[in-house]
Amino acid sequence: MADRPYHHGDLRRELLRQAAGMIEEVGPARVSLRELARRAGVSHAAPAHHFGDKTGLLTAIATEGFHLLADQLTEALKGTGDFLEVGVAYVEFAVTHRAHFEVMFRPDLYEPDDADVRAARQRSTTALQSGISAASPEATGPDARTASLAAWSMVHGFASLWITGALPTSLGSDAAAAARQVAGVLTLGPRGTGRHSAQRTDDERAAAPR
Amino acid sequence: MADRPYHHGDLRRELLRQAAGMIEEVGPARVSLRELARRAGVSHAAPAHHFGDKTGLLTAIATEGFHLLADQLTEALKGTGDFLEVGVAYVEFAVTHRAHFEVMFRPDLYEPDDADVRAARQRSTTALQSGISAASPEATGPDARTASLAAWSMVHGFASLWITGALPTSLGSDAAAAARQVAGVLTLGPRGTGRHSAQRTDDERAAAPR
DNA sequence: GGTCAAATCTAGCCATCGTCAAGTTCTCGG
DNA sequence: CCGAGAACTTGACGATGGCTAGATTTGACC
Repeated sequence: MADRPYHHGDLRRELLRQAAGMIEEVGPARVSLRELARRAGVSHAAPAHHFGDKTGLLTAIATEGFHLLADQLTEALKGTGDFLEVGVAYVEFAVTHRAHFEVMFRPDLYEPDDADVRAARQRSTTALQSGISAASPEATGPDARTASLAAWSMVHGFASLWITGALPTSLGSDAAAAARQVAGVLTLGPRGTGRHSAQRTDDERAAAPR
Repeated sequence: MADRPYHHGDLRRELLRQAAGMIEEVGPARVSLRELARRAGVSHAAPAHHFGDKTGLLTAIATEGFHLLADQLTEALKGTGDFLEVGVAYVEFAVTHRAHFEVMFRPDLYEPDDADVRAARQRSTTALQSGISAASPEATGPDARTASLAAWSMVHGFASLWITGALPTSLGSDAAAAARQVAGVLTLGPRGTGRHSAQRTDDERAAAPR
């Protein structure tokens, strides 16, 4: 078993990588530190050294996830300034980082009051909210808050349903395109800046980037 | 241990009840047949007799959940004919039957191709869809489908976020009222029949039934 | 070149769980 | 009233997993 050098170099990162893959396969609850160690090719006690216990591992994953989400959202906002694209980025994140996404919104599995995870979560919520307020700058106060929650609910719901496979297969396999189409139904603000309903249903998906 | 009679009467129903409570406490993945038996006051092998294994138990819960959801949706549709209330009913179901809801949308935990659960799921999806098409009867074809998915995504997302405690506490504790407010942002169809945005934010919540 | 702390391993304890096999008690149709 | 089968129990086995303790290696720094 001395193929690998004693010091892995960056075992922590490798463990997080393997854990993500494992979660995608068997779900966040069925991860075991021993199996994780097996996959990483280290002893069964090594993970505990880095994360303490299973809760610690999932807390680390959630933290990483919130940071990744925040990055992706702010980048989408910078690029287009359009809320729609921020929503699409949300869905895209959920699909490409399914493991993280699943953990992030299951606070019973990790330590939601951990300082790091709190900060990371804060980052992503402000990113999302600024994306929404950019879409309807006129709206303020409770009106804006409600619109914000509606938009968040929609993209979050779409992402969840997509991941669990609950959506009809007729939507195709491109989650981002489908999300763009569905989220376009939502018109934000007194005069919606989002696109109206769906004149352009199928050609839009065909013309969608990627 | 001979307090209870040998035959429980309707142990299967009782086990489902206890399982729901257990899931609400520890999550669907951490349920154990033994602990379930303990709570029901029966021997540790009794649950296996009824459900075979854990997958069987969760399949039964999912089936029950889809039936309950279908009932609740059709009743809401009958009562008001308004889509908004169907959406609110969706959220209300998720909150009052959190355990069922959590299982239903985690198909990796049960047997999603089971005949019973398929039929039950079919019931609830048609109920939801007929509620949405009732809101915008003019829309047909892909337009209607997109609107339907948007509405579903929104109420599903709101319910999920509410359940996981991700939503701001300022929303209060009445999920149905909050859902009614948020879902009102979504205007369906070419001329939305849903209420517009949120003029009435706080007074609506105060005046909301229940 | 020696020392020290962090990183990793080996070994083992204990709890829990799923499942099987075989026994016991109830119910109900004939 | 009786026999068959369903409903439940008891007991035990093997697997898995979390966690701890103590040894061992390694890189870094003086």
